[in-house]
Amino acid sequence: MSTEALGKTYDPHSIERSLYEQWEARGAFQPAGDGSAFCIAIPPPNVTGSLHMGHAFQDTIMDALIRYHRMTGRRTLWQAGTDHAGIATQMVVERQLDRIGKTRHDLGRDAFIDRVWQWKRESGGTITQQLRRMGASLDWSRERFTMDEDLSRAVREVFVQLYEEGLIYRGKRLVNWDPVLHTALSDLEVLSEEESGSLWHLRYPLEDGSGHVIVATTRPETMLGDTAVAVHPEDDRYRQLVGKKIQLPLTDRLIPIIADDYVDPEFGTGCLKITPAHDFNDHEVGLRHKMQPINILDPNAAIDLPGSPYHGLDRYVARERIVADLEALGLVERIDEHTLMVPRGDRSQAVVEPYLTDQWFVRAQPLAEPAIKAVEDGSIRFVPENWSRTYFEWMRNIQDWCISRQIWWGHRIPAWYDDEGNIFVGRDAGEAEQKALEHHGQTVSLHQDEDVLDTWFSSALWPFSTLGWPESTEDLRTFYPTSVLVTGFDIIFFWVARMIMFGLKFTGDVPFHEVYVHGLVRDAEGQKMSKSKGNVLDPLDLIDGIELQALVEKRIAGLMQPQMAERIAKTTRRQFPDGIPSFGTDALRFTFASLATQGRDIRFDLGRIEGFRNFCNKLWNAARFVMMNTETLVGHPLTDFETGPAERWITSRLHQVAGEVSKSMEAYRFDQVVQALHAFTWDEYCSWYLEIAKIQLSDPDLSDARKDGVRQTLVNILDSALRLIHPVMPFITEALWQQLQSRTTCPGQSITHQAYPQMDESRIDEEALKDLDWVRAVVGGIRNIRGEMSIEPKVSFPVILQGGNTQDKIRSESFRGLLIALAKLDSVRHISKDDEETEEHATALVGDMKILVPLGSIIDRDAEIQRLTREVEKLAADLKRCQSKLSNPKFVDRAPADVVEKERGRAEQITRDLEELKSRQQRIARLS
RNA sequence: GGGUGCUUAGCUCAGUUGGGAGAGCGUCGCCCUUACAAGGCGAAGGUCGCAGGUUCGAACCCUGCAGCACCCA
Repeated sequence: MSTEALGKTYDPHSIERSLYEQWEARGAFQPAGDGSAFCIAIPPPNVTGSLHMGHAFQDTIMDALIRYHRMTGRRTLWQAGTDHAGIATQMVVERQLDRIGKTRHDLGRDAFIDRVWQWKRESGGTITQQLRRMGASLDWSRERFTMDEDLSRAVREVFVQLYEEGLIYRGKRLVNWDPVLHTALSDLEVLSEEESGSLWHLRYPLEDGSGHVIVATTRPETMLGDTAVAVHPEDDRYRQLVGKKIQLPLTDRLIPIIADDYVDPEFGTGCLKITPAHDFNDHEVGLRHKMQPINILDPNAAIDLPGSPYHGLDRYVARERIVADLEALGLVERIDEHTLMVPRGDRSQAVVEPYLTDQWFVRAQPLAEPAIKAVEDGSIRFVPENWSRTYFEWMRNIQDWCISRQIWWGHRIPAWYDDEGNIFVGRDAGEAEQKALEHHGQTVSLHQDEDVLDTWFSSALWPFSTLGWPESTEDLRTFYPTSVLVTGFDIIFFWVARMIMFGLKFTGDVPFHEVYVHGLVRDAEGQKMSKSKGNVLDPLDLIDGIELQALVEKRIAGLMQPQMAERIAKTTRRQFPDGIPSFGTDALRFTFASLATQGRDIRFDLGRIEGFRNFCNKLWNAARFVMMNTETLVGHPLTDFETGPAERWITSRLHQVAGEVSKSMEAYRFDQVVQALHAFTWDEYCSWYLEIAKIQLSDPDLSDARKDGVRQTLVNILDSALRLIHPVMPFITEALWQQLQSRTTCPGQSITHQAYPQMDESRIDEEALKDLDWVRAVVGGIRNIRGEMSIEPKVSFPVILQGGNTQDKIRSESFRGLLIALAKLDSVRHISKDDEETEEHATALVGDMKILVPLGSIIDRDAEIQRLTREVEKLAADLKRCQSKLSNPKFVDRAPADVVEKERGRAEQITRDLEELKSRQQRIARLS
């Protein structure tokens, strides 16, 4: 590509894909060099998933860190991979089967699993392709999948070890049962939301016929499984009833009235029916009172009481029938409307039932103790620090983890049973058979547990299983513990805590040193993005753009509640009347980085991304300008060249900015990184240095050597800026860097492995910084007058600089050419403080020096008076604040001397400026 | 009920040990200036949620209140 190949407008599509292909083909993302290791394991996305805004945000942060550390010379690995998403994936394939009228049971376990693998081969790569579009520099050559054989081996190893240490057990427990998916769920997979329902007040007759008690319940059908009625021990209304029996309606059972302080006397009637088999709290009460739970449901959540008239009825049908029957018996006191928390499975959306089944559990508490300690003693640090509290809170109240799932897709539990129900756990069938042989003294037939493990079980091993554990591999020794985990707060419990527990247990070390917790991506109104609300944005649509019609169709397709379609279409048309334009990956990434402030949820605003797309265009065109003006350097860049103050200024600023950026990067303050780079590139390099360079290059009095210095400085600063920006905007910086390279002394084919610019104190020239600050202040003063007076840009005029110190005088001389060109002047001359001016002027102040712009014909006197009045008012207000402080003796006495001194200095300067401007104002007023 | 946050310009957000309130977008004015109109130059805009307290001094520290969000039960 030649310079001419750079189009006038930045076009992300023409560069992004091919650059990524180049990188991947060259192995640019594989660990290289002999620096210290830096490693991030990607939170493995579901293999069924597709990229959403949360991924895009998170991946931007990880990639920025990875690219930054790669450029600082570290041996960098971003471990790629996906997880098998047990329930979600199984549902996808079952839906496919459903379309041809089959169920997984028609196929049988092995054929079904083959079919899932086939699906994975064909469609499982969606998200990994999308990650490439984001520019994510993951090492795909080491891509892993949680169901890979070596990762599965790690899962079995962990299971066996935990079992042998008594940290995994099997038991009949009340679990969250999904009656649609027919599996147990962990607490975390159940989401409770408020829904409206009823509170039924039922009369339960006393056995002795002396009356009744009224119990309030939200689930009347569970009465069939009641084993007691409980009241609060201190509740005077019922105290005398404790110990009496109740004739449980619709059954032939007698149940006791018991006292338990779990009962809230304020709620309902203060009488609580106890159903230990179908309620977690009741279960606890049942245990305390040594009651036998009575299960009344089957796995479909239908009544399972052979012989009962309700047998076989679905729970909700049974509810209606039971309420009707109770009403017929006159046992329904009343029915209140009531809002209650309804637990639903996060995959099936079915109302989850507390259900007594045999499940496998991890005993969490012994594992949690060292995991808590690791965070307490700083071995693991949360960023922002606050999240450690959430972590501690959960870890200190941790419950045993139900790890078995009654599905087929996943790691099958490595436990085998003989006909007597003895359990033999082994790494494979052979090991289990051996154990069975030892136990029985003879070979017996065994069958493996039908269940599979929770997907999070294998995810908990991710940071070390992907690196080869349980083998002690080179990778494991090099990259473990990994450097940082980047994740959302929503999976601190699901994943982060469990990785820490298992990491410590099985590797003896933490899985990562730091945990960067980011917020949730919300829509412009601050709403959570969700398919059902129809407010999701697809990151790829922001990158590629999408027509309104296509966007509307996408949002209303496959809605759970089709009646929402019209409203969603309407809002979408209002919010995006022209669809979404294409912004490109770099602009999207820059936007995410700019919003990545400490632990806050972020609202995604199209205005932001548009602004950053414009920034890309700015950078693109600055590079075009530089290349057009530096053809002479192609092939022989200069290592040694003459510089002027402007060159030394921009170089100083570059080094200062490089220092800020590195500091912010290390502190995970991506918003500050972006802010510093945006301001430097646009406001300093483009707005000032490029303009100054133009002037210098066309100055017939400037030596060729100096002009070469200007050219090489243009190139070098751009080169450094591109490298500084690269971690956040990989594509545009690579494209431009490759174009620029022939003008630099940088070896290599790609920006990905160039050195990240480091601050070099010796390159910061304080004199040059002051010089250019002076130039910018003077030009600013003149431009302010020009703008405020509405003088057209093409009109030029002479300017007089008056007074000030020796420096002001010298600078007026040495920067005359720059001032004339930058402020579009006819001439500049400096006169001493006492020299009389010959005509009236508009005035601005720079320090103690006056800038005088002749009023002449170009300036309206009234306008100047108004302008000065505004300035004077502003200064007067400042002065008042200053003086009130200084006139307070307590301030002068007690504030630190330097603060007082600073305040005095300010007051003096403002006073001088104020007097000057006032007298100017009066002079002009007299004239008119 | 317990916990964690948030409230700063019209909008989205910064504000680093307490010491002159910032950015981007939007708005207004002037300009098609040979890198860029996805641009240039200039400007306006804030009782820092409310009320107390600590302090010479509070957006920042403390207390209370209001509103909003999330997590746990």
